[in-house]
Amino acid sequence: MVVFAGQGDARRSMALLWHTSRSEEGRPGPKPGLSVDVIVDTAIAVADSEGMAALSMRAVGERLGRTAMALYTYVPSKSELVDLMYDRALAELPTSYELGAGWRAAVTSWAEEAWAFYLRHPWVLQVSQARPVLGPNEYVMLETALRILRETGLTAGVLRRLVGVLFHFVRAAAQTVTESRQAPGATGMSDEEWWYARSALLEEVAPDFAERFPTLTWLDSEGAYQSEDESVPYLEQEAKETFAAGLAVLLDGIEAAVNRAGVRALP
Amino acid sequence: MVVFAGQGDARRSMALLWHTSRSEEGRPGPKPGLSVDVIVDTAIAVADSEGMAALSMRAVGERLGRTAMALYTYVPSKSELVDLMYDRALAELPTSYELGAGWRAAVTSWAEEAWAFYLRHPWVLQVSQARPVLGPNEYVMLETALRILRETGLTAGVLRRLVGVLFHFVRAAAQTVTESRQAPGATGMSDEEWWYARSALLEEVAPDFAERFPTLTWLDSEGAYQSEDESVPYLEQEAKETFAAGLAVLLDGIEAAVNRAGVRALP
DNA sequence: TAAAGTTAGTTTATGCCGTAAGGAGTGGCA
DNA sequence: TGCCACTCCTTACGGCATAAACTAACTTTA
Repeated sequence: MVVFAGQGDARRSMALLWHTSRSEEGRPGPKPGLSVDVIVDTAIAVADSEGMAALSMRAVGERLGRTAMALYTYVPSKSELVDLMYDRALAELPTSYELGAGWRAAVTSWAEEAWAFYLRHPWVLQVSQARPVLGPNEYVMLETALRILRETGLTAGVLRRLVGVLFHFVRAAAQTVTESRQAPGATGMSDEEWWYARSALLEEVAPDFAERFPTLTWLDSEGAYQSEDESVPYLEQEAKETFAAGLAVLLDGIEAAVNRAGVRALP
Repeated sequence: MVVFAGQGDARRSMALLWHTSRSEEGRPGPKPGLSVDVIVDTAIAVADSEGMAALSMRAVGERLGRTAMALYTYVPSKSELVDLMYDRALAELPTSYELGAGWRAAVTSWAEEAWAFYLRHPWVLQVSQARPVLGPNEYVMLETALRILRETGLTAGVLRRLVGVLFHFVRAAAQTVTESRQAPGATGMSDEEWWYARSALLEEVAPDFAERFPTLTWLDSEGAYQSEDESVPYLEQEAKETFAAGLAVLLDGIEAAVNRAGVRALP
């Protein structure tokens, strides 16, 4: 059940995100033993190590030697906490890139950095995307990407779309890795074992596979599904290559747009 | 908590997905009042109308006049049920496209069809992607896309990646719409109202926005965030344009690859 | 025809979850 | 000193997936 903050709560959550809380000095009552910061950090630690599914108020409280309810003094609800985690995590992304080697190289670095970030914090991908969080670091990320892309000289309208596409692409590509990671891991099977067991079952259950899926069968026969590097888990390798190839295609597309614009701008 | 089926269960779930269950004729015990099919259909109906968050075994059972536990006779677990829902829903996608007008037109139709499908069944986007489900209709979808892309004449290795990129792209683009849809809706606010309230708060909380985010501010001043069609909710319009623009960029990139390959193939 | 065995569906219970409500103790300020 | 804002706790509620044990329906075997 997704719960959205009401009007009055919106002000509070923005204040939390942008760290513009009141002075907090000389207030009555016991000194706070916790803080929003340590709670957010602890929650991130839980999500990093146990996964988003294991992130509960109880779990976070426990790591801090408190009950779940103690957290509600600092954070209005779990979904607010997740928003705070999201924005805090984004802070670790680089905020500037070398533009000397051209926008293409810079976009590539940016995308790879974002990709690595998502693999480090898989739970970030499970934070709902629309309903933008509007935290400072989300804006920083956007600003960083835009600064690079502006080098293409494309118009503002086009740039706006390109940023969206790039974000989508990196997120989606990373998502397939992080999800595939936990799947075989849970049963103690390697990717290869899992895949082998499944394809055996596939033959059992669909003996007419080749006739039903001729193009897929052709692709397979061409060796397209053979991994080159056996040392890396199959699915992860697969996803990484899809990421690199896809990024190249996207950049080619952007380049085409740049060239068109450039031609039009000539005498 | 994501739970993955063990070895023995894998066979059962594949049998359920591919409809290769035993004859079921003349068995002892009371006649089954339900079936896997009606359960899956009902679950899809629940997810379509109430959203994935409201999909519980109780909710499905209730619609069928049964308890939650009754479903466990037909379906091993909730996650299996979700897999079945996913594969069944995919069945409504078209399975062939006119190739006469070239691959570019066909890919565009395919992507738009997939896009519309995701908007019809937003919950599909919340089904975990990696750990491929390996249901028949997932293969059909893959086969369909590959058949179109094969027209480009690109090699099998390249095609494999392109399919992945396209799937990623469409999914991610659709995801932002479906998520943005429910966000303001829950509080009875329109997109515009929500956005207006939030940007007022933004100024309050970050008065130095223009200095901190110059490129974003530039983009905004260029009018890039002005929606052309006021009749459609802002965020949705936004996402749709990003989708169309992104697809065009992707296709341009593919075209570039095709041209390169074609040039190389000349005498 | 009666007993045995299998199956559909129920009830009950366990252990999670987010969080509402209310109470106990803390410590700055009047 | 007393007030009161404040932190943190205990308790409780209603939800979830699903394990376990049971009842009742039905087919097969003796």
